[in-house]
Amino acid sequence: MNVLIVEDEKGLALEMDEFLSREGYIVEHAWKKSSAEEKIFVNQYDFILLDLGLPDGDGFEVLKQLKNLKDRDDAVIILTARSAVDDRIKGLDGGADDYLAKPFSLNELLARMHAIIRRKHKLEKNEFNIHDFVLDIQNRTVSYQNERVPLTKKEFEIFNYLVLNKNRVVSRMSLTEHVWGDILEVNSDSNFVDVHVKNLRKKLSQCAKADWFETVRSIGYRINC
Amino acid sequence: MNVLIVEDEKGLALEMDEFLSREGYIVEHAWKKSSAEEKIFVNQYDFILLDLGLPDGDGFEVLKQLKNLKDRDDAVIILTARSAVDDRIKGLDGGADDYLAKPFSLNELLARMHAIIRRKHKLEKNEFNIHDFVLDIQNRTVSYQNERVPLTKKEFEIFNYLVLNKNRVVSRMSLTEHVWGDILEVNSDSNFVDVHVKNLRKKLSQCAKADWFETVRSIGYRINC
DNA sequence: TTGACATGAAAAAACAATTCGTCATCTCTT
DNA sequence: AAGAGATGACGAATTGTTTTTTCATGTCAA
Repeated sequence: MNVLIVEDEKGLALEMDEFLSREGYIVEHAWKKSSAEEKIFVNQYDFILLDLGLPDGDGFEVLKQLKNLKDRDDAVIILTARSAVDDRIKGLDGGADDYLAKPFSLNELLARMHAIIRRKHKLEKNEFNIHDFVLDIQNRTVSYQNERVPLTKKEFEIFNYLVLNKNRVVSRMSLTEHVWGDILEVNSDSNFVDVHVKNLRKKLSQCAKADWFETVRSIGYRINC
Repeated sequence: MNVLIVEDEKGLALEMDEFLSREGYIVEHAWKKSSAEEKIFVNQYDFILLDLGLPDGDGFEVLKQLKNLKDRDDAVIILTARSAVDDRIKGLDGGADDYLAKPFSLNELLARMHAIIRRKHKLEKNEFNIHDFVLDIQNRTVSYQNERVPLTKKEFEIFNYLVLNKNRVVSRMSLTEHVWGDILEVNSDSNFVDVHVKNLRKKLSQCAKADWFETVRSIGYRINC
Protein backbone atom coordinates (compact mmCIF):
# COMPACT_ATOMS: atom_id res chain seq x y z
CA MET A 1 0.00 0.00 0.00
CA ASN A 2 1.28 3.41 -0.98
CA VAL A 3 1.45 6.30 1.41
CA LEU A 4 2.37 9.89 0.71
CA ILE A 5 3.62 11.84 3.68
CA VAL A 6 3.20 15.57 3.23
CA GLU A 7 5.10 17.01 6.15
CA ASP A 8 7.91 19.53 6.35
CA GLU A 9 9.18 18.51 9.75
CA LYS A 10 11.84 16.03 8.70
CA GLY A 11 12.28 14.25 12.00
CA LEU A 12 8.64 13.41 12.30
CA ALA A 13 8.37 12.49 8.64
CA LEU A 14 11.25 10.04 8.88
CA GLU A 15 9.86 8.46 12.01
CA MET A 16 6.60 7.91 10.26
CA ASP A 17 8.42 6.53 7.25
CA GLU A 18 10.33 4.00 9.28
CA PHE A 19 7.30 2.95 11.22
CA LEU A 20 5.04 2.58 8.23
CA SER A 21 7.71 0.83 6.17
CA ARG A 22 7.98 -1.75 8.90
CA GLU A 23 4.27 -2.21 8.58
CA GLY A 24 4.70 -2.98 4.92
CA TYR A 25 3.70 0.34 3.47
CA ILE A 26 5.50 1.91 0.53
CA VAL A 27 6.25 5.46 1.62
CA GLU A 28 6.89 8.60 -0.39
CA HIS A 29 7.54 12.09 0.88
CA ALA A 30 6.63 15.60 -0.10
CA TRP A 31 8.21 18.36 1.94
CA LYS A 32 6.05 21.20 0.74
CA LYS A 33 2.77 22.04 -0.87
CA SER A 34 4.04 22.37 -4.41
CA SER A 35 5.78 19.01 -4.55
CA ALA A 36 2.80 17.39 -2.86
CA GLU A 37 0.55 18.67 -5.61
CA GLU A 38 2.87 17.41 -8.28
CA LYS A 39 3.06 13.98 -6.74
CA ILE A 40 -0.66 13.71 -6.27
CA PHE A 41 -1.19 14.67 -9.87
CA VAL A 42 1.13 11.93 -11.09
CA ASN A 43 0.46 9.06 -8.69
CA GLN A 44 -2.38 7.60 -6.71
CA TYR A 45 -1.94 6.71 -3.08
CA ASP A 46 -3.81 4.58 -0.66
CA PHE A 47 -3.16 7.16 2.02
CA ILE A 48 -2.10 10.77 2.06
CA LEU A 49 -0.94 12.03 5.43
CA LEU A 50 -1.29 15.76 5.18
CA ASP A 51 0.24 18.36 7.44
CA LEU A 52 -1.57 21.65 7.21
CA GLY A 53 1.24 24.03 8.11
CA LEU A 54 3.46 23.77 5.06
CA PRO A 55 6.22 26.27 4.30
CA ASP A 56 4.75 27.35 0.98
CA GLY A 57 1.07 27.33 1.76
CA ASP A 58 -1.90 25.78 3.45
CA GLY A 59 -2.19 22.03 3.24
CA PHE A 60 -5.89 22.40 2.70
CA GLU A 61 -5.21 23.54 -0.81
CA VAL A 62 -3.55 20.22 -1.55
CA LEU A 63 -6.75 18.56 -0.44
CA LYS A 64 -8.78 20.81 -2.69
CA GLN A 65 -6.57 19.98 -5.65
CA LEU A 66 -7.08 16.30 -4.95
CA LYS A 67 -10.83 16.66 -4.90
CA ASN A 68 -10.67 18.24 -8.33
CA LEU A 69 -9.16 15.12 -9.80
CA LYS A 70 -11.46 12.43 -11.16
CA ASP A 71 -11.60 8.79 -10.15
CA ARG A 72 -9.52 9.18 -7.06
CA ASP A 73 -10.01 7.26 -3.92
CA ASP A 74 -6.97 8.34 -1.92
CA ALA A 75 -7.71 8.44 1.78
CA VAL A 76 -6.57 11.65 3.43
CA ILE A 77 -5.63 12.03 7.07
CA ILE A 78 -4.94 15.54 8.23
CA LEU A 79 -2.14 16.11 10.70
CA THR A 80 -2.23 19.34 12.62
CA ALA A 81 -1.21 21.02 15.83
CA ARG A 82 -3.85 20.75 18.50
CA SER A 83 -4.39 24.50 18.61
CA ALA A 84 -5.38 24.39 14.95
CA VAL A 85 -8.10 21.83 15.47
CA ASP A 86 -11.04 24.02 14.79
CA ASP A 87 -14.35 23.33 13.24
CA ARG A 88 -13.30 23.46 9.65
CA ILE A 89 -11.11 20.47 10.41
CA LYS A 90 -13.29 18.64 12.84
CA GLY A 91 -16.18 18.74 10.45
CA LEU A 92 -13.98 17.14 7.84
CA ASP A 93 -15.88 19.22 5.37
CA GLY A 94 -12.91 19.52 3.16
CA GLY A 95 -13.23 15.88 2.34
CA ALA A 96 -10.56 14.41 4.55
CA ASP A 97 -11.22 11.00 5.99
CA ASP A 98 -9.84 11.69 9.40
CA TYR A 99 -7.66 14.07 11.32
CA LEU A 100 -5.02 13.60 13.94
CA ALA A 101 -3.85 16.24 16.38
CA LYS A 102 -0.11 16.53 16.92
CA PRO A 103 1.60 15.16 18.74
CA PHE A 104 0.19 11.72 18.06
CA SER A 105 1.52 8.23 18.57
CA LEU A 106 2.44 6.24 15.53
CA ASN A 107 0.19 3.44 16.69
CA GLU A 108 -2.67 5.88 16.86
CA LEU A 109 -1.96 6.87 13.27
CA LEU A 110 -1.91 3.25 12.20
CA ALA A 111 -5.16 2.57 14.01
CA ARG A 112 -6.80 5.42 12.14
CA MET A 113 -5.54 4.05 8.85
CA HIS A 114 -6.93 0.64 9.68
CA ALA A 115 -10.21 2.25 10.60
CA ILE A 116 -10.40 3.85 7.19
CA ILE A 117 -9.76 0.54 5.46
CA ARG A 118 -12.43 -1.01 7.65
CA ARG A 119 -14.91 1.65 6.70
CA LYS A 120 -14.15 1.46 3.01
CA HIS A 121 -14.62 -2.27 2.93
CA LYS A 122 -17.51 -2.28 5.37
CA LEU A 123 -15.78 -4.60 7.75
CA GLU A 124 -16.80 -5.13 11.31
CA LYS A 125 -13.35 -6.01 12.47
CA ASN A 126 -9.87 -5.46 11.10
CA GLU A 127 -10.20 -8.69 9.23
CA PHE A 128 -11.05 -9.90 5.80
CA ASN A 129 -12.85 -13.21 5.57
CA ILE A 130 -12.40 -15.00 2.33
CA HIS A 131 -13.28 -18.63 1.86
CA ASP A 132 -11.89 -20.13 5.01
CA PHE A 133 -9.11 -17.60 5.36
CA VAL A 134 -8.93 -14.76 7.81
CA LEU A 135 -6.61 -11.95 6.85
CA ASP A 136 -5.87 -9.85 9.92
CA ILE A 137 -4.82 -6.34 8.96
CA GLN A 138 -3.83 -5.40 12.48
CA ASN A 139 -1.46 -8.26 13.12
CA ARG A 140 -0.59 -8.81 9.50
CA THR A 141 -1.36 -12.49 9.74
CA VAL A 142 -3.35 -15.01 7.77
CA SER A 143 -5.14 -18.03 9.14
CA TYR A 144 -6.94 -20.89 7.49
CA GLN A 145 -9.66 -22.43 9.63
CA ASN A 146 -8.05 -20.89 12.68
CA GLU A 147 -4.71 -22.38 11.72
CA ARG A 148 -2.03 -19.76 11.25
CA VAL A 149 -0.46 -19.68 7.78
CA PRO A 150 3.04 -18.27 8.07
CA LEU A 151 3.61 -15.81 5.23
CA THR A 152 6.61 -13.67 4.51
CA LYS A 153 6.23 -9.92 4.25
CA LYS A 154 5.96 -9.87 0.48
CA GLU A 155 3.60 -12.80 0.43
CA PHE A 156 1.35 -11.10 2.93
CA GLU A 157 1.37 -7.85 0.99
CA ILE A 158 0.48 -9.62 -2.24
CA PHE A 159 -2.35 -11.50 -0.62
CA ASN A 160 -3.52 -8.39 1.14
CA TYR A 161 -3.61 -6.35 -2.03
CA LEU A 162 -5.39 -9.06 -3.98
CA VAL A 163 -7.98 -9.45 -1.23
CA LEU A 164 -8.44 -5.70 -1.04
CA ASN A 165 -9.31 -5.92 -4.73
CA LYS A 166 -11.11 -9.21 -4.67
CA ASN A 167 -13.22 -10.06 -7.70
CA ARG A 168 -11.21 -7.57 -9.70
CA VAL A 169 -8.27 -8.34 -11.92
CA VAL A 170 -5.08 -6.98 -10.47
CA SER A 171 -2.39 -6.34 -13.02
CA ARG A 172 1.22 -7.29 -12.38
CA MET A 173 1.99 -3.61 -12.78
CA SER A 174 -0.40 -2.51 -10.10
CA LEU A 175 0.64 -5.33 -7.82
CA THR A 176 4.28 -4.38 -8.21
CA GLU A 177 3.58 -0.73 -7.45
CA HIS A 178 1.66 -1.52 -4.32
CA VAL A 179 3.98 -4.14 -2.93
CA TRP A 180 7.38 -2.99 -4.11
CA GLY A 181 6.89 0.66 -5.02
CA ASP A 182 8.65 2.26 -7.94
CA ILE A 183 11.28 -0.26 -8.82
CA LEU A 184 9.67 -0.71 -12.19
CA GLU A 185 12.14 0.90 -14.52
CA VAL A 186 15.11 -0.75 -12.89
CA ASN A 187 14.19 -4.34 -13.50
CA SER A 188 11.15 -4.82 -15.61
CA ASP A 189 11.86 -8.14 -17.25
CA SER A 190 11.99 -10.17 -14.10
CA ASN A 191 9.50 -12.72 -12.95
CA PHE A 192 9.75 -12.07 -9.25
CA VAL A 193 6.04 -11.38 -8.96
CA ASP A 194 5.31 -14.78 -10.47
CA VAL A 195 7.72 -16.46 -8.09
CA HIS A 196 6.18 -14.85 -5.04
CA VAL A 197 2.69 -15.66 -6.25
CA LYS A 198 3.77 -19.24 -6.72
CA ASN A 199 5.14 -19.42 -3.20
CA LEU A 200 2.07 -17.71 -1.81
CA ARG A 201 -0.23 -20.12 -3.63
CA LYS A 202 1.64 -23.05 -2.25
CA LYS A 203 1.11 -21.81 1.28
CA LEU A 204 -2.54 -21.17 0.59
CA SER A 205 -3.05 -24.47 -1.18
CA GLN A 206 -5.04 -25.87 1.73
CA CYS A 207 -8.03 -24.14 0.23
CA ALA A 208 -8.97 -26.48 -2.57
CA LYS A 209 -11.82 -24.43 -4.02
CA ALA A 210 -11.38 -24.33 -7.77
CA ASP A 211 -10.25 -21.08 -9.37
CA TRP A 212 -10.52 -18.98 -6.26
CA PHE A 213 -7.01 -17.66 -6.96
CA GLU A 214 -6.95 -17.21 -10.68
CA THR A 215 -4.30 -16.29 -13.17
CA VAL A 216 -5.58 -13.92 -15.80
CA ARG A 217 -3.43 -14.52 -18.80
CA SER A 218 -1.37 -11.58 -20.05
CA ILE A 219 -2.66 -9.36 -17.26
CA GLY A 220 -2.31 -10.56 -13.72
CA TYR A 221 -4.24 -12.27 -10.99
CA ARG A 222 -7.66 -12.26 -9.41
CA ILE A 223 -9.06 -13.62 -6.20
CA ASN A 224 -12.73 -14.59 -6.41
CA CYS A 225 -15.25 -15.09 -3.68
CA MET B 1 45.56 -24.57 20.88
CA ASN B 2 48.11 -23.80 18.20
CA VAL B 3 48.64 -25.98 15.20
CA LEU B 4 51.28 -25.68 12.51
CA ILE B 5 50.40 -27.29 9.22
CA VAL B 6 53.48 -28.12 7.17
CA GLU B 7 52.05 -29.13 3.84
CA ASP B 8 52.71 -27.88 0.32
CA GLU B 9 49.47 -29.09 -1.18
CA LYS B 10 47.40 -25.95 -0.74
CA GLY B 11 43.99 -27.51 -1.22
CA LEU B 12 44.52 -30.03 1.51
CA ALA B 13 46.16 -27.51 3.80
CA LEU B 14 43.25 -25.10 3.54
CA GLU B 15 40.75 -27.85 4.15
CA MET B 16 42.58 -28.80 7.28
CA ASP B 17 42.76 -25.16 8.31
CA GLU B 18 39.04 -24.62 7.95
CA PHE B 19 38.21 -27.82 9.75
CA LEU B 20 40.58 -27.26 12.64
CA SER B 21 39.61 -23.61 12.98
CA ARG B 22 36.03 -24.68 13.39
CA GLU B 23 37.23 -26.94 16.15
CA GLY B 24 38.73 -23.95 17.90
CA TYR B 25 42.35 -24.43 16.92
CA ILE B 26 44.60 -21.53 15.96
CA VAL B 27 46.18 -22.58 12.69
CA GLU B 28 49.39 -21.49 11.01
CA HIS B 29 50.87 -22.69 7.74
CA ALA B 30 54.29 -23.47 6.38
CA TRP B 31 54.43 -24.40 2.72
CA LYS B 32 57.94 -25.73 2.66
CA LYS B 33 60.71 -27.13 4.79
CA SER B 34 62.64 -23.90 5.22
CA SER B 35 59.73 -21.84 6.46
CA ALA B 36 58.62 -24.68 8.69
CA GLU B 37 62.00 -24.66 10.37
CA GLU B 38 61.89 -20.92 10.86
CA LYS B 39 58.46 -21.07 12.40
CA ILE B 40 59.32 -23.91 14.71
CA PHE B 41 62.36 -22.04 15.85
CA VAL B 42 60.34 -18.99 16.75
CA ASN B 43 57.09 -20.42 18.11
CA GLN B 44 55.89 -23.40 20.03
CA TYR B 45 52.90 -25.37 18.86
CA ASP B 46 50.58 -27.82 20.46
CA PHE B 47 50.55 -29.79 17.23
CA ILE B 48 52.69 -29.92 14.14
CA LEU B 49 51.11 -31.69 11.21
CA LEU B 50 54.04 -32.60 9.03
CA ASP B 51 53.96 -33.69 5.43
CA LEU B 52 57.11 -35.55 4.44
CA GLY B 53 57.24 -34.76 0.72
CA LEU B 54 58.07 -31.07 0.77
CA PRO B 55 59.30 -29.20 -2.30
CA ASP B 56 62.63 -28.22 -0.75
CA GLY B 57 63.47 -31.32 1.23
CA ASP B 58 62.43 -34.18 3.43
CA GLY B 59 60.00 -33.35 6.19
CA PHE B 60 61.92 -35.64 8.48
CA GLU B 61 64.59 -33.05 8.74
CA VAL B 62 62.11 -30.64 10.23
CA LEU B 63 61.40 -33.23 12.86
CA LYS B 64 65.11 -33.63 13.57
CA GLN B 65 65.51 -29.89 13.94
CA LEU B 66 62.65 -29.87 16.41
CA LYS B 67 64.24 -32.60 18.49
CA ASN B 68 67.40 -30.52 18.75
CA LEU B 69 65.51 -27.76 20.51
CA LYS B 70 65.29 -27.83 24.28
CA ASP B 71 62.14 -27.74 26.35
CA ARG B 72 59.79 -28.50 23.55
CA ASP B 73 56.69 -30.54 23.82
CA ASP B 74 55.15 -30.03 20.41
CA ALA B 75 53.25 -33.10 19.31
CA VAL B 76 54.09 -34.16 15.76
CA ILE B 77 51.80 -36.07 13.44
CA ILE B 78 53.36 -37.17 10.19
CA LEU B 79 51.24 -37.05 7.07
CA THR B 80 52.43 -39.13 4.18
CA ALA B 81 51.30 -41.01 1.08
CA ARG B 82 50.43 -44.58 1.82
CA SER B 83 53.21 -45.91 -0.40
CA ALA B 84 55.72 -44.10 1.76
CA VAL B 85 54.58 -45.73 4.97
CA ASP B 86 57.62 -47.83 5.58
CA ASP B 87 59.25 -48.94 8.74
CA ARG B 88 61.13 -45.78 9.50
CA ILE B 89 57.78 -44.07 9.82
CA LYS B 90 55.80 -46.85 11.40
CA GLY B 91 58.37 -47.25 14.11
CA LEU B 92 58.02 -43.58 14.89
CA ASP B 93 61.69 -43.69 15.72
CA GLY B 94 62.15 -40.19 14.55
CA GLY B 95 60.14 -39.05 17.53
CA ALA B 96 56.82 -38.33 15.94
CA ASP B 97 53.77 -38.96 18.05
CA ASP B 98 51.70 -40.51 15.33
CA TYR B 99 51.45 -40.81 11.59
CA LEU B 100 48.55 -40.67 9.19
CA ALA B 101 48.54 -42.13 5.70
CA LYS B 102 47.06 -39.99 2.96
CA PRO B 103 44.38 -39.73 2.05
CA PHE B 104 42.85 -39.45 5.49
CA SER B 105 39.60 -38.06 6.81
CA LEU B 106 39.69 -34.89 8.83
CA ASN B 107 37.81 -36.60 11.61
CA GLU B 108 40.47 -39.28 11.70
CA LEU B 109 43.07 -36.54 12.07
CA LEU B 110 41.13 -34.96 14.89
CA ALA B 111 40.73 -38.29 16.64
CA ARG B 112 44.49 -38.81 16.51
CA MET B 113 45.04 -35.38 17.99
CA HIS B 114 42.64 -36.13 20.78
CA ALA B 115 44.41 -39.40 21.39
CA ILE B 116 47.69 -37.59 21.82
CA ILE B 117 46.15 -35.20 24.34
CA ARG B 118 44.69 -38.18 26.14
CA ARG B 119 48.05 -39.90 26.28
CA LYS B 120 49.89 -36.79 27.45
CA HIS B 121 47.46 -36.23 30.26
CA LYS B 122 47.01 -39.89 31.06
CA LEU B 123 43.30 -39.75 30.56
CA GLU B 124 41.11 -42.77 30.09
CA LYS B 125 38.52 -40.94 28.03
CA ASN B 126 38.51 -37.72 26.07
CA GLU B 127 37.49 -35.93 29.20
CA PHE B 128 39.03 -33.94 31.96
CA ASN B 129 37.49 -34.25 35.39
CA ILE B 130 38.03 -31.34 37.64
CA HIS B 131 36.09 -30.79 40.81
CA ASP B 132 32.61 -31.64 39.66
CA PHE B 133 33.16 -30.51 36.10
CA VAL B 134 33.62 -32.70 33.08
CA LEU B 135 35.33 -31.08 30.15
CA ASP B 136 34.68 -33.12 27.04
CA ILE B 137 37.35 -32.54 24.41
CA GLN B 138 35.53 -34.46 21.74
CA ASN B 139 32.27 -32.60 21.93
CA ARG B 140 33.76 -29.40 23.23
CA THR B 141 31.30 -29.26 26.08
CA VAL B 142 31.44 -28.74 29.81
CA SER B 143 29.12 -30.23 32.38
CA TYR B 144 28.74 -29.70 36.10
CA GLN B 145 27.34 -32.70 37.93
CA ASN B 146 25.97 -34.00 34.65
CA GLU B 147 24.31 -30.69 33.96
CA ARG B 148 25.47 -29.11 30.73
CA VAL B 149 27.06 -25.67 31.14
CA PRO B 150 26.64 -23.73 27.91
CA LEU B 151 29.87 -21.95 27.07
CA THR B 152 30.74 -19.85 24.07
CA LYS B 153 33.69 -20.81 21.88
CA LYS B 154 36.12 -18.47 23.58
CA GLU B 155 34.92 -19.39 27.03
CA PHE B 156 35.42 -23.05 26.27
CA GLU B 157 38.89 -22.46 24.85
CA ILE B 158 39.93 -20.49 27.91
CA PHE B 159 38.64 -23.12 30.28
CA ASN B 160 40.19 -25.86 28.18
CA TYR B 161 43.58 -24.22 28.18
CA LEU B 162 43.51 -23.52 31.90
CA VAL B 163 42.51 -27.10 32.63
CA LEU B 164 45.22 -28.41 30.33
CA ASN B 165 47.61 -26.45 32.51
CA LYS B 166 45.91 -26.98 35.83
CA ASN B 167 47.90 -26.21 38.93
CA ARG B 168 50.16 -24.00 36.83
CA VAL B 169 49.90 -20.27 36.44
CA VAL B 170 48.81 -19.37 32.94
CA SER B 171 49.86 -15.90 31.89
CA ARG B 172 47.50 -13.62 30.04
CA MET B 173 50.05 -13.63 27.25
CA SER B 174 50.06 -17.38 26.90
CA LEU B 175 46.31 -17.56 27.21
CA THR B 176 45.90 -14.99 24.48
CA GLU B 177 48.26 -16.83 22.15
CA HIS B 178 46.49 -20.13 22.60
CA VAL B 179 42.95 -18.86 22.36
CA TRP B 180 43.26 -15.97 19.94
CA GLY B 181 46.55 -16.53 18.16
CA ASP B 182 48.85 -13.70 17.25
CA ILE B 183 46.67 -10.67 17.64
CA LEU B 184 48.95 -9.40 20.32
CA GLU B 185 50.65 -6.48 18.64
CA VAL B 186 47.41 -5.15 17.22
CA ASN B 187 45.58 -4.54 20.48
CA SER B 188 47.59 -5.11 23.56
CA ASP B 189 45.96 -2.76 26.00
CA SER B 190 42.57 -4.33 25.96
CA ASN B 191 40.96 -6.21 28.79
CA PHE B 192 39.07 -8.71 26.68
CA VAL B 193 40.74 -11.64 28.40
CA ASP B 194 39.53 -10.36 31.77
CA VAL B 195 36.03 -9.92 30.47
CA HIS B 196 35.87 -13.42 29.07
CA VAL B 197 37.30 -14.84 32.25
CA LYS B 198 34.68 -12.97 34.19
CA ASN B 199 31.88 -14.35 32.03
CA LEU B 200 33.36 -17.82 32.20
CA ARG B 201 33.62 -17.66 35.97
CA LYS B 202 30.02 -16.61 36.22
CA LYS B 203 28.94 -19.66 34.26
CA LEU B 204 31.14 -21.87 36.38
CA SER B 205 30.07 -20.28 39.63
CA GLN B 206 28.03 -23.31 40.61
CA CYS B 207 31.24 -24.77 41.91
CA ALA B 208 31.66 -23.00 45.22
CA LYS B 209 35.02 -24.47 46.17
CA ALA B 210 37.24 -21.63 47.36
CA ASP B 211 40.07 -20.48 45.17
CA TRP B 212 39.76 -23.26 42.66
CA PHE B 213 39.84 -20.65 39.89
CA GLU B 214 42.42 -18.17 41.06
CA THR B 215 43.61 -14.85 39.81
CA VAL B 216 47.37 -14.48 40.06
CA ARG B 217 47.96 -10.83 40.35
CA SER B 218 50.06 -9.20 37.63
CA ILE B 219 50.39 -12.50 35.79
CA GLY B 220 47.28 -14.38 34.98
CA TYR B 221 45.11 -17.19 36.22
CA ARG B 222 45.39 -20.67 37.65
CA ILE B 223 42.98 -23.52 38.13
CA ASN B 224 43.76 -25.69 41.13
CA CYS B 225 42.68 -29.20 41.91
C1' DT C 1 47.12 5.41 46.93
C1' DT C 2 48.02 3.16 43.06
C1' DG C 3 47.94 -0.27 39.75
C1' DA C 4 45.52 -4.44 38.60
C1' DC C 5 41.47 -6.73 38.22
C1' DA C 6 36.22 -7.07 38.16
C1' DT C 7 32.05 -5.62 36.41
C1' DG C 8 27.84 -3.97 33.76
C1' DA C 9 26.35 -2.07 29.82
C1' DA C 10 26.54 -1.12 25.19
C1' DA C 11 28.66 -1.14 20.55
C1' DA C 12 30.51 -3.96 17.00
C1' DA C 13 31.21 -8.12 14.80
C1' DA C 14 30.16 -12.76 13.68
C1' DC C 15 26.97 -16.11 12.82
C1' DA C 16 22.67 -18.39 11.57
C1' DA C 17 18.31 -18.43 9.59
C1' DT C 18 15.04 -16.65 6.66
C1' DT C 19 13.56 -14.14 2.76
C1' DC C 20 14.15 -12.31 -1.68
C1' DG C 21 15.46 -12.11 -6.50
C1' DT C 22 17.54 -14.46 -10.57
C1' DC C 23 17.78 -17.93 -13.69
C1' DA C 24 17.18 -22.04 -16.48
C1' DT C 25 13.85 -25.12 -17.57
C1' DC C 26 9.32 -27.06 -17.87
C1' DT C 27 4.26 -26.79 -18.72
C1' DC C 28 0.24 -24.99 -20.27
C1' DT C 29 -2.77 -22.24 -23.25
C1' DT C 30 -3.91 -20.20 -27.33
C1' DA D 1 4.67 -23.40 -32.36
C1' DA D 2 5.00 -19.38 -29.59
C1' DG D 3 4.18 -16.71 -25.80
C1' DA D 4 2.95 -16.70 -20.91
C1' DG D 5 3.14 -18.57 -16.68
C1' DA D 6 4.88 -22.16 -13.22
C1' DT D 7 8.48 -24.26 -10.95
C1' DG D 8 12.83 -25.75 -8.53
C1' DA D 9 17.17 -24.52 -7.34
C1' DC D 10 20.53 -21.39 -6.11
C1' DG D 11 23.05 -17.21 -4.64
C1' DA D 12 22.36 -12.55 -2.58
C1' DA D 13 20.38 -9.78 0.67
C1' DT D 14 18.07 -9.16 4.83
C1' DT D 15 16.97 -10.01 9.47
C1' DG D 16 17.54 -11.56 13.98
C1' DT D 17 20.39 -13.60 17.45
C1' DT D 18 24.44 -14.59 19.82
C1' DT D 19 29.16 -13.72 20.65
C1' DT D 20 32.92 -10.80 21.03
C1' DT D 21 35.07 -6.55 22.12
C1' DT D 22 35.22 -1.95 23.93
C1' DC D 23 34.58 1.24 27.41
C1' DA D 24 33.63 3.60 31.71
C1' DT D 25 33.51 2.79 36.27
C1' DG D 26 33.91 0.33 40.67
C1' DT D 27 36.55 -2.64 43.82
C1' DC D 28 40.31 -4.79 45.87
C1' DA D 29 45.06 -5.98 47.26
C1' DA D 30 49.69 -4.55 47.80
